[in-house]
Amino acid sequence: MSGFLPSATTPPADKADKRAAILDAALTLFAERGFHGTSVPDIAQRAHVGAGTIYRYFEGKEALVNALYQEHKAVLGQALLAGFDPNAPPRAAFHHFWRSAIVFTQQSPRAFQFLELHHHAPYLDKKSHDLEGELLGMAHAFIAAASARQVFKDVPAEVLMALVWGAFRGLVQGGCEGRIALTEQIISQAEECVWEAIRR
Amino acid sequence: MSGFLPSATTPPADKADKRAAILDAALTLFAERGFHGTSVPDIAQRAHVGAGTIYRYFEGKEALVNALYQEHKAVLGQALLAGFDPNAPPRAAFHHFWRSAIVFTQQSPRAFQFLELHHHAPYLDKKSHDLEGELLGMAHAFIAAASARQVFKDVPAEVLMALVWGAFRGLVQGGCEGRIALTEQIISQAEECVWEAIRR
Amino acid sequence: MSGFLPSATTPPADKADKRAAILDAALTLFAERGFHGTSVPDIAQRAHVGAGTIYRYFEGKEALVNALYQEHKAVLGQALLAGFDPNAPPRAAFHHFWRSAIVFTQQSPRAFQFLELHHHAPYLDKKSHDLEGELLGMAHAFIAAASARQVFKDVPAEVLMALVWGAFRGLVQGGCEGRIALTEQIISQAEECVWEAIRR
Amino acid sequence: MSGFLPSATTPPADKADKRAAILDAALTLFAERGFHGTSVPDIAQRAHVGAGTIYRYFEGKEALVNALYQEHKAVLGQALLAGFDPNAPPRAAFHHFWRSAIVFTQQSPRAFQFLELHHHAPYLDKKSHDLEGELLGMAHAFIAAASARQVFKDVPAEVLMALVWGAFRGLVQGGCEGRIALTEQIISQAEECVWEAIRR
DNA sequence: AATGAATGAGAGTTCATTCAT
DNA sequence: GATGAATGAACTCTCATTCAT
Repeated sequence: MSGFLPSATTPPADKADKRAAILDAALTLFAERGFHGTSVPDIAQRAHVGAGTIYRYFEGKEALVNALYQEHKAVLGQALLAGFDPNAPPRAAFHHFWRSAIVFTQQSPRAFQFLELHHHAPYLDKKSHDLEGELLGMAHAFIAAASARQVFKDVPAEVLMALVWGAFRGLVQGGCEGRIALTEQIISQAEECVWEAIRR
Repeated sequence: MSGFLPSATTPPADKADKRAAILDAALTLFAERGFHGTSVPDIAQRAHVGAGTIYRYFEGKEALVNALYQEHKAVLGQALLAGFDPNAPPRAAFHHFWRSAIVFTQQSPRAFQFLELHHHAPYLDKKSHDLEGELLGMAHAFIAAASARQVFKDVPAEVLMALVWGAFRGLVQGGCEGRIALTEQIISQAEECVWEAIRR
Repeated sequence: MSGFLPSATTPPADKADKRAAILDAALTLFAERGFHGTSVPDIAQRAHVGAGTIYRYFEGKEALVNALYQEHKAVLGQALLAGFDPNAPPRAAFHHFWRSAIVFTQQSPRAFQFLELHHHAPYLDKKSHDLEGELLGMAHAFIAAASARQVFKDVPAEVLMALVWGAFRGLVQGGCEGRIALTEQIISQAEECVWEAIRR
Repeated sequence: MSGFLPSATTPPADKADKRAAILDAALTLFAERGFHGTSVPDIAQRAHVGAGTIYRYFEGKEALVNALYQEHKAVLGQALLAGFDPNAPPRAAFHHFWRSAIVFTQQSPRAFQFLELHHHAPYLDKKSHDLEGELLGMAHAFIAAASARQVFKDVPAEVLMALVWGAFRGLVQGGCEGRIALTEQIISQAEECVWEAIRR
């Protein structure tokens, strides 16, 4: 019976597909042109759906950008946390962090650009902003713990975090813009540089 | 007596004032909301001029954002170059760079945010993009020269630049967002961190 | 039963209707007030559509005026050519031209006013200008052929054309403005007048 | 005394000059681009005066176009009337009219184009419209008188006027647009053509 | 008297959102 | 459920007019 009703089996996949297509198109366009530089019809066209369809899956343009932000921020959080061992030696923990972050940017370069471009945007809702703080909080806890063991320079954790993440961002954006070839060797060298920036 | 008459000096100042008011309002709004997130009437209102007045001073919104970009990029270039001695010891030269950059961000925090937000934007014209490359080129030349003397780690100059400028940006944005108190001590500590990242 | 359902035929008609309503409103307003004297919101209001709707059917105001020009110029050309026999006696051919032109102006008085008002306008594109030349060329060919048979006065074809079309225009505009009642008799009398102007 | 005060002698000339310069610039631009296609700053620039100066001489753009219309319509009326002898033989009177009209268009081609372009425009005031009627009335009176003597075809005077003036306009506009070379011979030939159109 | 900088209303146009199909 | 035509608010920009100089 169901064999003759494609609507019985495809809708779930279809529905998820459509939502995913919209999110994917929006991710690319928001990352490239920013929120205000991207129109909803542009997103619809790239996602191969009608403009009105977007409003079946998201309340509006702002809901869409928040959904993207929360989804990819969570993925980034997972990526950095997965396999992270707070009791590992600090250098090893740092290596793990560095590699995880690199893997994320290589698997989802658009997501990385998107997240970096949309920090503190006024159209992000509370949940998005809270997610931001969560990641920072975890990083802070790790550094504070390690600092207690006098692993890092005697510098506030926030400062170390800002320097590390800023340097990482600079490296990856240099890669995206083609100024830097992100070879294995360069990634390792950069890791060592940043480690020396923070280690005591 | 007449020497104190404001009317003697105001008329020329008036015109410059209006242009400056427009640029100032635009700088703030572009830095806060981005190019597409800022409307010309928004700028006019903040500058206390009529919307049409902006078009007496700038050909359009794009010309305005380019004027801002070129002006502040040039100021940043001057700030980094002024008093820079390529023959000074590398550590001293780095110190000079670090302090100059900090002074710029403290004197013109909005200009710094504006410049960082508008890299590679498609509405920037050739002159704006060229200015970009100029600064990078000078930094590259300095690093390459110092590398020859084996001052820095054996890492491509582009990578060092990306790490240093990224870390600097992270620090300053942490300051702007209130996560970091940019005290004299912290600025010095961060400088030392970044120096250790790159020095051999 | 269902054959009478308007919904079965309306949807396609609806779209054509909207385009036609826009063209019709624009024709009236352009003919009355000229291109620059007519605003897009004016057209939208008269066509009972939203202002933005016009841009779904035409690229812009210039595309709209060109579409009108080309459409009605073509209709005029068809009207003058349909049933025209270049081998008919010249007086009969002239009669056919005169009647065809009158029929056109009576069926589409606004189109006639519109076409006469927009000759050589700088916002008309190449295609519109080319259509112009086409009609003139055909008229020229006819007069030149008849002249060879010494039917017309020994006067350049361009001059005869200008006199005939000018007189025709004067008559029709007198009718439109209410100074002349365009009765059957007057149309015939005028035809005879103009014929005597050109015949040898 | 006055020799040292240029302001004592030039102002009247100056004032008249400025008004004339404004009218002249406006005539050209209105004739070329129409009323709505011409901006006041454009007129000011072409007249080499400040935009505000126009408002010292005319109440606004509409007053300016009406002043132009009335001035040149009056000149045209004078030109057609000067030396006109209602008791002259009709053919001679027609010749006089034809030549006078040609002289006017050759002395003030822009004025002719301007007048023809602005008939019945909604921004023309009552006085302008009345002037229009005046000229027509005089022409009508002449034709009616001649018709009584069975000089012209038995066709309403309005129709003859429309044909004659329309043909004349066609000829002159053909000349302006370069399609016709308005030589002495062609002007005479055209005159004869039009005469044959109306004479019994 | 003459200027042109300043203005805001309104132009052409885009776009987030709705809704009939 | 999906669509895209339709919409009007809001965008960038122009211009008739005013007014301080």
